[in-house]
Amino acid sequence: MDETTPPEDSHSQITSAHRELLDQVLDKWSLLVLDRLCEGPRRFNGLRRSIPGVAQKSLTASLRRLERNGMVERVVIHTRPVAVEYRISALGRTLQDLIDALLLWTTTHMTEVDNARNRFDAALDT
Amino acid sequence: MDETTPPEDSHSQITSAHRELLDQVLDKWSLLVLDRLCEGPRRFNGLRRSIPGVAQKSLTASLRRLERNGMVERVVIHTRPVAVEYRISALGRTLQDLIDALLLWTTTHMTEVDNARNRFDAALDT
DNA sequence: CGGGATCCTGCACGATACTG
DNA sequence: CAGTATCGTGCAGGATCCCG
Repeated sequence: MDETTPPEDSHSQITSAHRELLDQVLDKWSLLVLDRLCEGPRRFNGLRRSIPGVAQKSLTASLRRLERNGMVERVVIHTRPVAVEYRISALGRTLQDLIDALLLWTTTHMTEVDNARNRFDAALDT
Repeated sequence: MDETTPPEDSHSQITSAHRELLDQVLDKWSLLVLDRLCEGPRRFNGLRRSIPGVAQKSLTASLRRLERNGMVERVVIHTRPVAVEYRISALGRTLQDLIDALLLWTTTHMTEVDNARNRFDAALDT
């Protein structure tokens, strides 16, 4: 068993389909959208304002994709003008802990990463 | 407290820097690379073969970025021809559980997501 | 208010060829 | 073996305008 044929333990087969799914859920904005929606239902522009830097088009795309994947629900409220509420679904909730853990990880290890970056960049001048 | 000024609980401020960090670590290939390296040290081409579909250029870029962020270590072994071994760092290990959980989540909820997708797509024909 | 339609640009990523 | 260099392309994602 050389190193070109690695041991295939439980989840080593995870590649195409699983990666594609993660791409849909953990893409540039989706993770932040889900995080916001975990706090409670939000409407489009409120959501938009709570995520600085997101373009309207990108947010729309992100929401559509999350809706398609069953992570969020889109509720249209027929007032004038129309209101649309987005809320996280049960399936979406199953990701909440992971998202929290992920975001927590960034805050916890941000400085270590910064140090590593500085070391790496400094080593290039050698 | 209207919905335009959301409650800012503990991690609501996570945006630019944190999102950028997650982008570097959870990008298209990095997550899979880290997953493979958690199983043990790997060499370039072995790693490549264990991740179907990755282009050599992309793998190089991914490894460089992970190295810069202190997630993996690059060890050059001066033989003929050269061998280069990649191994996960201590900092990288702190992500292992999250990665496992993430990959596990995809396997667990893949069918639910598929159902949601079918429902969504079917609703478009209405 | 909540988007859809367009235009535009960068860069992420793949393919191919070459090197110490 | 482990890359670097170069080229080509799609498409993600921003900016802008418009509509029910």
